[in-house]
Amino acid sequence: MTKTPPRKPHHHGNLRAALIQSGLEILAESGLSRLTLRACAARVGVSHSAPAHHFGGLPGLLTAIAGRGFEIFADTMKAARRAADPAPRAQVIAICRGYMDFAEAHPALFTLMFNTPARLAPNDAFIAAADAAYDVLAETCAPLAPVTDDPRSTEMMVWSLVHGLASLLQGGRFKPESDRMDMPDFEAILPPLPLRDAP
Amino acid sequence: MTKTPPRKPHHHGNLRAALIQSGLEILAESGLSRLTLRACAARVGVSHSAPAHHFGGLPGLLTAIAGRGFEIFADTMKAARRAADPAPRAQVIAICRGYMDFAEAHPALFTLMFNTPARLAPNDAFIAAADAAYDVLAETCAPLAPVTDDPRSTEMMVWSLVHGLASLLQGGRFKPESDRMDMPDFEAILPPLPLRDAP
DNA sequence: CGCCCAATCTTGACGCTGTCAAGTTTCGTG
DNA sequence: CACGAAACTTGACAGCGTCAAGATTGGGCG
Repeated sequence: MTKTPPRKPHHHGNLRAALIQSGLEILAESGLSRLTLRACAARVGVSHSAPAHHFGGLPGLLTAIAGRGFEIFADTMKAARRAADPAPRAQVIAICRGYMDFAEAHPALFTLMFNTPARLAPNDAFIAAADAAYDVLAETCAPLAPVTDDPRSTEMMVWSLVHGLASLLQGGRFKPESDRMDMPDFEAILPPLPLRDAP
Repeated sequence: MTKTPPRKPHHHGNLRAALIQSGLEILAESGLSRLTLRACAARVGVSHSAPAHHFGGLPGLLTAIAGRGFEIFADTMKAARRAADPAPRAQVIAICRGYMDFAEAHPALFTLMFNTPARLAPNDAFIAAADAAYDVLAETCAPLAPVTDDPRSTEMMVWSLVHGLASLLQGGRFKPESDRMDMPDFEAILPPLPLRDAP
């Protein structure tokens, strides 16, 4: 065992982080279908099987990239919340705005994070990152009264609503038959929800 | 041109439908990752490139299977609606119940239909099937007053909510930290929504 | 100071995939 | 009956993930 655990690896300077970064770039530039072990390796300039060594295989690499995505995701929601009116309801709306912004800005990453569970191999770090993102939403919903008996019902409702809207918009599933329906906004839907300040 | 368009093809009896059926079976048995042109061909007993000839390639086959999925999806929702109380609100709840049931009964197919847009190549038949499924939900929501100025706001809200809930449950994204939270039900969330009969 | 071992990364191979070009079989029609 | 088109097969190719084996590097210990 070395006493300087991941300080200065042998050949490449922190290849692991570089591979995750290259994966995020490939995702943004070319989409999920091009996110491959060999493409990540080539972009960083290492051999085709170096990524598998660090991440155990493709699912491991995708999981690491998705975990980094949840960090960015949580940061996006926090930034939106920070910039908003501090009233509880406005804070929730701001979180949802951040949610939608992230999905729109990083569609392929969003898909990897939420829509490809079979391709991921969740580990402790991934679960921690995903939970941290959920906590941002949950703590923002906390000041609002639950809409049912379940104390978690408000966060579940808000999360389901915003996640479903983001997913369906991204999938292009909303029919553009109506004239002015090109970009429905969650703010047209969220305000009428039965969200109340806790007594 | 033959005058009997798709009646009795040359070698195999309607290979196209057989390939779609085999795809549905593979999806149910082995998941999306095993749904491949060659696996579908082998299950039906034709050569490895017969599917590509009929569907133009993998995206074409996946689109045809997803389109069939939307037909089953619409049927599931209609059956649930038919069996429910005819009051408008109960009808909407029944639709959502059918929605959740479909997602739970056919998780891989549900993922293919909604969560892998990059792997599909929508054509007229696919769009028609997806729109028909949407129409089931839209017409059920019609008797309810819109929650905002937009007449489509109710269906968008209901659809986003139930789709988000189904997706997140399927992805296992809800933290099971709470004790009794193993199977949250949309009925705990939908009733408090501001759905009202139209005046 | 020098060795040694473990971690890092490379090389080469394997089977599987989708795609394509070319050939073969089959059937409807003129 | 023969021709042509449609349906399907055959064979090949590059790219993919994975694995085994080898080369390279660098830090800790004698």
